[in-house]
Amino acid sequence: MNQPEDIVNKLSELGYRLTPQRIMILSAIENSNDHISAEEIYAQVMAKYPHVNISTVYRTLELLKRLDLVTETDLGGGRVRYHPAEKGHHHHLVCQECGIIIDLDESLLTSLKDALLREHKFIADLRHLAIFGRCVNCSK
Amino acid sequence: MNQPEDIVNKLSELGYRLTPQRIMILSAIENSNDHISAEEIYAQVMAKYPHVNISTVYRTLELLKRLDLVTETDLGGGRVRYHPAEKGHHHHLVCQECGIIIDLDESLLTSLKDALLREHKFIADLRHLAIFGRCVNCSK
DNA sequence: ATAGTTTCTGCAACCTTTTGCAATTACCAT
DNA sequence: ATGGTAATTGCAAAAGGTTGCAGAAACTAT
Ligand SMILES: [Mn+2]
Ligand SMILES: [Mn+2]
Ligand SMILES: [Zn+2]
Ligand SMILES: [Zn+2]
Repeated sequence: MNQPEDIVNKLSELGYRLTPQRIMILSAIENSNDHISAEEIYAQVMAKYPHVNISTVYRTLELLKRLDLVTETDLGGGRVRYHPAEKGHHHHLVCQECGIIIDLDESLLTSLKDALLREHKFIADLRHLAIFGRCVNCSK
Repeated sequence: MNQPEDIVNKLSELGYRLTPQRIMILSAIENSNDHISAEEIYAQVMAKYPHVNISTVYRTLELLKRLDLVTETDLGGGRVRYHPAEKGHHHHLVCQECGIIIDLDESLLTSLKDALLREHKFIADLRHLAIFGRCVNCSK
């Protein structure tokens, strides 16, 4: 259960510089209850630090992804959304017809993950997936 | 086993107009041996029909996706790739470290598809998936 | 063949995300 | 505290993809 502080320390231990931009971007992600977009992070940081540029937001997200601190997921709707990596390994079913998003437990993908490791020695990143298709209502 | 001609007929039966653009875009997709990008389709069509615009390529792809005639898959590398829907329901493992792409048989996802249908009555579109992670070499 | 209707296209503008580059800043050593 | 240096940032431009709109073209009926 990482706190924003722990992540900040981790960045610093790994040799990354602790800029005010990074710290504010991190806390925007950590304070968000669910999936947050780059634009939303940008707006939130800009409120306190108007000088920030959106390319810094994207570059920081790139870094946090590379360090496995956030997950990136396309839930449809034209912009990608981000999630602290430690906040529950769950998944989502996304209906392409009506847009409804159904939450899915991690366990439904464990056997797939195991099979990929066993049969292909491939370590699949299945921490926060979106699976597209049609929901009950839309498939009638 | 659809031929380009069958797809053309299907479009026409459904009330869509058979424009030269659509026909050329379709044959570019059908003649491609593996995954083709919008840019590649555009270049191929433009060679015979220089007047075409890339937004027509994207709009045609949108239509073909909606009719389940092509699948769209992000295999990494910055641009989405397209595939005739009937050409084998297989999948790909994509290594985020070295970029290698491993082919995967359809069967590995059937139990997931069944479980989603059983437990959530959700018809998942698992026809041509890309699963990201780390390959054997890169996970040592 | 012609005209009417509606779909489809090209174009331009836009949106989200990425990138090269020069200037700035965090960090380290003094 | 000060200066050196490498990482990081802002900015501007670009890349990939989408959208509104007015004109062009496919289909239908005559
Ligand atoms: Mn989630
Ligand atoms: Mn494929
Ligand atoms: Zn639905
Ligand atoms: Zn690899």
